[in-house]
Order: sequence, then structure tokens, then C-alpha cells
Amino acid sequence: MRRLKKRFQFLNAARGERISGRFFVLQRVRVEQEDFGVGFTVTKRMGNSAERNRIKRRLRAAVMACKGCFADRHDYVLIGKREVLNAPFAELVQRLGSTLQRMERRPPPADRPASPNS
RNA sequence: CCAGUUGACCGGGUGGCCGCUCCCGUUCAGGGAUUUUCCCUGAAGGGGGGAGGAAAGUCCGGGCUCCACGGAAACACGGUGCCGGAUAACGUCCGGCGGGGGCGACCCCAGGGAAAGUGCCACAGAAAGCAGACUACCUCCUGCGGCUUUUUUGAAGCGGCAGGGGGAAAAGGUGAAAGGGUGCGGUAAGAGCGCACCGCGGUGCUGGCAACAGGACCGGCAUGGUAAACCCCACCGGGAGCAAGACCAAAUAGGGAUGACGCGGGGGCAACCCCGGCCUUGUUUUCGGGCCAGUCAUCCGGGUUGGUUGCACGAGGCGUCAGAGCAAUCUGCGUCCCAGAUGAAUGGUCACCACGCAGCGGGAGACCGCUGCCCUACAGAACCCGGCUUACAGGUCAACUGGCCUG
Repeated sequence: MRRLKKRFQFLNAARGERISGRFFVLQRVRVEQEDFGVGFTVTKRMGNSAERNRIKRRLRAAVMACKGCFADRHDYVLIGKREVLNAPFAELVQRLGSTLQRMERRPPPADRPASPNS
């Protein structure tokens, strides 16, 4: 599993598939890589820096919990929301798993050329 | 025991599972090199370190870095403002002084100058800065009534109303503030008009490094407040900031530096002389310094992206340490190495415990048991220090003050 760190990687993922939920918005795009990558976005409107940090950490722990549901050769971006702070962790993991499965069952979109990310 | 003041401190704990970053060994793999030693990269496993009292706001002061190198004067702008000390420095801290508040412990103060000048002082009030007079006071004159005494005309006295002249600034009322305050004398009524005390001003004395305090003599009172209004005085201050700056690698448009020839305009055969323009980090002037057109040669920089460095041994932490000092603090000794991320690590989750809150039950009560909730407030290092300010659930300790009870 790779961690997304560059700005163009996030801009690239924003052009792909997208499912929004109560805790987060999930974006995915196909890339020319062997494994899959995950990045997190929490905007300043979600709280001060301590709360933004906690949102990212809980989302990261949830990603580790359902590591097997991610598809290789794709980049994922999770845009966190404030509700992540007070939600029970089990519910957070269950939501992430079901959202990933929904995205997997969807018909693949028209093949938009995605630029490589390295 | 209750209420309070000041100072210091803590700001969840234990265990299981999963995970991140940095450092140090071990093993393995790949590469470089000259065989080992050695260097670089990656992986596995082991050990160790890993957010705060405010890390925050970015409000002051510094270190550090760059701005092609300066000196002097004037002006502007910004800041500070009782005195002494501490400090690298400060608008910070400590100790005093003065003023104000509190029964007290103690707390608060943007605390230089208002007889250098300008401005402002709403509402109310007669009047708000320069003296003036609304009601009321005293006195005199004129007019009109009244009453008393006396023997009538008349005269004398008392008091009233209206108008006018003069005195006075004490009383009432307004206001944040009304041209010293209180008391006694004095007066037609009054007034620093006189006196005592207090205040104010001046002179010199004593104590103190000083701010200032104390008392003496003189003056008879003149000078309202406001300088977080302009201003005056004294002192301080160059600008930008780690996205500073340095290096490396890519890819790209053509700016600069050095050297040689040579070099703005005018005069002169020439040496040289006269007149210029631009830069010199707030502005202006001056002194000094540098530069001015073109050609050739050599070399470098700037912007963008990524990486390395700056980047953690420092005005460093700790010590029932010692010494100096009332204290802030300083000196000495010992000891320790204690975060270095960069889409940004230092955690996530589960269980239990402690703490807190709510409910129920038991108990005379302190309290005990059960269940549920938050499983904790404010808040996340970003080059580093010293402060200030602001936010903060809950809790601990010490000293002191006032009250109540007991001995």
C-alpha cells in the first residue's frame, strides 16, 4: 500500500469515480502501478488542527482494518467529514467496507486516460 | 470548620492487538570500488527516543541568514515614559516611591510635561474658561398701599409690592468639574478681609543613590479638566524573513560579472579643464565609493520542479547542591542528552481501573452498592530562545488573612 503525498496525485484522483457518504467522500482512479494507493483530505472547515489530525488518524486506522477490500492498480482518496470524530469505530469500518464493495460492483467507467503518478 | 488572598504544580493510568517516524547494532540481497577493510541503497528482525502549559494568537525582544561596503547632519515615521536594579535584549521581571480600592492577607494604575502654543468640554445649568449673576442677601433713592406710637394736620418707626443705582460672590439649584477647604472672628450683607489647621506656590534645611518623605520660613491664593486630542521633552529603532540562505540534479528563455580594446557632452595638438546622469536599503543634503557607448574572450547567476542542507549541545534541562543578594538574578560544582515531521510522524482500537456527572437502593450521617454517560477541558512542534496575551474539564500542595467553635 502506498501513501499519496503529491498534489497532482490528488488532482488526478478527483477526476475518477466518486461515492459520498455520511463520514467521507471516496474517490478512485486507475493508475499504472502494481499496488493501490490511499490519500486523505480534510479541509480547514472541518475543525482546528488537532481535530483534523484525529479525523485523518481514525480514517487511516479504518483503512488498515479493511485493507483487503481495495483493488490494485488504483488510487483512492478519502475526504473526511466532522462526523468521523464522534462515530463508533465499528460503524466507521463497516461503512468503509460497504462503500468499497459498492464501488467494486459498479460497471467500470469509460476508460479515461489517467496520467502515471511517479 | 467556613470564607478568602497569593504562589507553585499535575493535567488520566494499566494491559492486549494493529500501525507511523528518527537513531544504533545484527543478518540477508543488490550496486560501487582495489581482495579484506570501506561507501551507497533496500528488506527482515532486535533495542532505544518520540508534543504543550499554553506547542495557540503572532503582540514585543533577541540569536541566525540575506539585502554590492560605509561616515556625518537635518527631517519624517514608529515605539517607550515615576525611581533603582536584573538581563543578550525587551513594552518583561524584581525591589521601592506616589495615587486608588479592601476590615485584612492583598490587589489595581498608559504614573513625564496643562504658567510654549492650538483644540475640545455633550446634557443640565444664569454662567464651562472669562469672567459673569437666575433665585435669594444687604443698602440707598423714587412711586403706591398697610400697620403701630403720638394730641389732629404732621412726625417717627415697622413691614410689603414695583422700578432704578450700588455692594457682595457666602446660601439654593445644575453638573464629572463653578476661580482653594473647614472653623472662628469680622461685616449693612459678605469676601483670605484677618487668624488657626489643611491644601497650593516659592526658598533653603534634614534623610535617601534616586523617585520621594519630613519639618522650617515666606507668600494671602494667582494656575479647572483633557496629552489612549494635536503637541513639547527625554530615550530607543535600517529592511526583510528558514518559503531566510547554501548546494545538487533535470529541463528552459537570454540577464549579469571579470579582463582587454575602449568609454556621456563641450573645449584643447596634448597633458588636462569645464558641464552632466544613475546607484549607494525611510527621505533630503553632504563627504567618500561605484557605474555610464560598443566589440571580443572567459565565466556565472535568476525563475520552475524534485532532493540534500540550514536542523537541534542550546542565553539547554535537572539538583531537598554550595556561595552572593530582600528579590529578580548571578557565580561555581555535579549530572543528563531529552521530538525532528515536510499531504506533515509522535497514534488507532478493545477491556479494566481511577476521577467526575446523573439515576436507583440502603443508612441518622460520613458513606456504601448497582446502572448509564463523557471514557474527558483547551488544544498538535514546523529554525531556535526570553517574555506578554488569550483558551482550559477536573485536581493537588504550601504560606498568609478574616470569622466561628473547642482546649
